[in-house]
Amino acid sequence: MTHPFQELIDHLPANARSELSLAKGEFLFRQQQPAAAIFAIISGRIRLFRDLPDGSSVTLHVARSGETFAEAALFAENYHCHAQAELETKVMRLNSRPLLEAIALHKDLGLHLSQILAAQVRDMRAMLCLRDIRSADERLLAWLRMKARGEQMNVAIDRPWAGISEELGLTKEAVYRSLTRLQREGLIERADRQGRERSEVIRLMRRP
Amino acid sequence: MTHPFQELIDHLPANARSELSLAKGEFLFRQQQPAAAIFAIISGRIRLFRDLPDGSSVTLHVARSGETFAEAALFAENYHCHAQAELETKVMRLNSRPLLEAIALHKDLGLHLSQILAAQVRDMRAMLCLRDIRSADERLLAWLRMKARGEQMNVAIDRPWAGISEELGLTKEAVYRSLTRLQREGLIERADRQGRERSEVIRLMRRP
DNA sequence: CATTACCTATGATCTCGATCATATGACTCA
DNA sequence: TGAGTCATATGATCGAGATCATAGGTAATG
Repeated sequence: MTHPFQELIDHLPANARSELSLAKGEFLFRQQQPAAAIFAIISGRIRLFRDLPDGSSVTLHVARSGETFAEAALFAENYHCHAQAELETKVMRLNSRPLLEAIALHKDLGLHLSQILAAQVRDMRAMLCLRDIRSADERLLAWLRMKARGEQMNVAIDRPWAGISEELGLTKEAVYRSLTRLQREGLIERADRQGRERSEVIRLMRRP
Repeated sequence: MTHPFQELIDHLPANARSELSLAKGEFLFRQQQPAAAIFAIISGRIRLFRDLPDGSSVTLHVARSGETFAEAALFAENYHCHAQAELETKVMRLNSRPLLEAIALHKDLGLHLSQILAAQVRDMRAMLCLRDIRSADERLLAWLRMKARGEQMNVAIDRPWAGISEELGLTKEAVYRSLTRLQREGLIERADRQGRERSEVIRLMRRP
């Protein structure tokens, strides 16, 4: 599944979706425009931000590859923020009209949409909770524990640490240092799967 | 509206909901138990956390007055975490069975649930975005801008700063200091509505 | 009215993570 | 083969925010 809507899309008429390409700096939609669709990012990056009456603006979200955004636009008359590509970006567009019609017709779809959103809420609450942990070591450890799968408590790292650091709200340097500290204290073990796949496996050590 | 489900509840049969009281330390549900309901907090505080195979545990969320939680339980066989009261707590319980039945019957409800969840996703993304701002001054300012209503860019503060600091991921001391700095720099004005209502109004000053 | 509790506010100190700099290995590609 | 890029480190320094301490103001309580 490349993005959360994948399964939903399979149950939609073909006219409900389309693919768009945006140049760097191009706007996907603008604040106040009539809301007509929701989106998922195929590649690239889109910044959502709002202009305020005093002339300033606030960033509301930066959506990256695989993420969805503007879901709330399904229920609004107008977009409440701008969406601007920070890079050359490809997005999947799901038109509100046919989407709502499909949901009205086939009630499972409505529940499925709720399910997708509920999962996002759950995951984001967990990320917010992580950010409440001040210590870099503790925060990284908690993140690893959340990601760990199976009795062995292994975590496969399949992307650069720089991206993970951002997700954690830390710099990459802080994360590298935490990794070496956690390893030195015997809380994790690092296995360089450096062959072929360039992915690393972290094993969490039993010690509460 | 005291909590996000309020409107939803009005459209549900009476048997779908009930109110529970929990003593401090009491568990509302436990990991692995069959998932049978979702919840909204009336008063108090509930911590959601997961036990891991290695004997450790991670906190996934701390739900407070007015918040909902365990929405994903609607779509799961079992609860994936524990829910324990950190204080004496009252919760509203919405049973999954009648809720799902009501949604199947009356499709607007399914959309309404999606709407509630989409709004939460939107708000939480904004909070996560805030946390990416390192400077206390900038973070507080961005928060105020998000909260500001009307051309006047006023923000009514109707609860102690300690709670707001937590939401911002700062200590109350850091927030107090930021407030005085922002005021000294002319970026905000503070009006002590100290009569009766004990609420304060922050006005954001025009200056990008 | 005295006591307590809580919110607001500010000072002093210190720690940890941000920042800047540098190095090394792996991979790409011209 | 060498230049360029990127991910992975690690060292040095600095500052912002955490932490601890203290104090005044207001509201609630008996």
